[in-house]
Amino acid sequence: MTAWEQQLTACDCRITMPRRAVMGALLEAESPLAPQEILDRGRQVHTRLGLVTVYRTLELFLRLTLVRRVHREDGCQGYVLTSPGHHHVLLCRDCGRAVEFPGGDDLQVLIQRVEGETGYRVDEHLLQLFGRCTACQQGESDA
Amino acid sequence: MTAWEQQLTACDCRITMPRRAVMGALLEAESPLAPQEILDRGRQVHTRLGLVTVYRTLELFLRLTLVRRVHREDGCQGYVLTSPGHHHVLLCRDCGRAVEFPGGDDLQVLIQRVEGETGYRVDEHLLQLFGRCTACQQGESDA
DNA sequence: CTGTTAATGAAAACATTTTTCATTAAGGGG
DNA sequence: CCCCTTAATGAAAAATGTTTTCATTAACAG
Ligand SMILES: [Mn+2]
Ligand SMILES: [Mn+2]
Ligand SMILES: [Zn+2]
Ligand SMILES: [Zn+2]
Repeated sequence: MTAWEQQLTACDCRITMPRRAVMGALLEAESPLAPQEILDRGRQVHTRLGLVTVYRTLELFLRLTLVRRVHREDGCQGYVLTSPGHHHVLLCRDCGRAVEFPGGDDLQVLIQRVEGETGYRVDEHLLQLFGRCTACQQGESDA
Repeated sequence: MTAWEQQLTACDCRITMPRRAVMGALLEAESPLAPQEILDRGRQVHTRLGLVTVYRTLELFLRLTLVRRVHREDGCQGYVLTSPGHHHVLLCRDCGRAVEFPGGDDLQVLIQRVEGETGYRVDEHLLQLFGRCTACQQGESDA
């Protein structure tokens, strides 16, 4: 039994074919997937999979922090698997490939400065980096 | 003629009542507004304002960097006015109030580390902080 | 195996965003 | 100051994305 299946069991959730199909799609993805894309890929594993179940499964996976929502300039419909711990996402703007990097207390100095200036108490942050992956840098050195 | 009106003129765009209404709504807002909210408030200035025009105007304002899109956990439908220069948004999770803070090269060390580790070339970032504003901290000290 | 009930999925409702196209009005030229 | 051109607008409809409803299915404890 895999780690995510144990996690489902631990919170009294059932391990179902639709959930396996969604997880399978995410495991094989190299970039964030939208719900519709997860449906398309998931149906290769479980033909009867429905879009509603994809949404519900993503909601569950989000709650268990198995997946993370990825924000793009135009929308936030991308989902990627989460590594355990504090991470952030780095996206290639050309091919969409996403990698995670660990987020330490790199922002602590900044956050404390902002807290002092604004009076706000900061308890959460959203950080995503955008750029070009190695392959896409070579592909279009000047384009 | 205000600064944003000059900017419209400079790019051969017309200064219209609908655009004034949208800008007016954003100027008076203290938190990010969704298109529908902008419509509601804008109609107090220009009764005939339509939702389609709100979307088109936001698109224009985004292109001119007069407004910025605000991302939240569940969606990205919020728009706030942009100050000139490199800024980030800090949102109160209770009342929604948004403030901007200047973004310097606070992330440069982090970005260079990530570039080294991943091989990506980073050229853009999305950073938003979430927390509680002064008022909301006092209102619910323990709640 | 069987029974309980969480989970599913088709359909419909709902919400958001975009397209279409006839009409309006901004603002430059006369 | 008034036309004229055409960018801009907005009602309606289409397209897209998300949530609700509810009868049916299947996970899994016993
Ligand atoms: Mn972090
Ligand atoms: Mn910055
Ligand atoms: Zn790439
Ligand atoms: Zn507040």
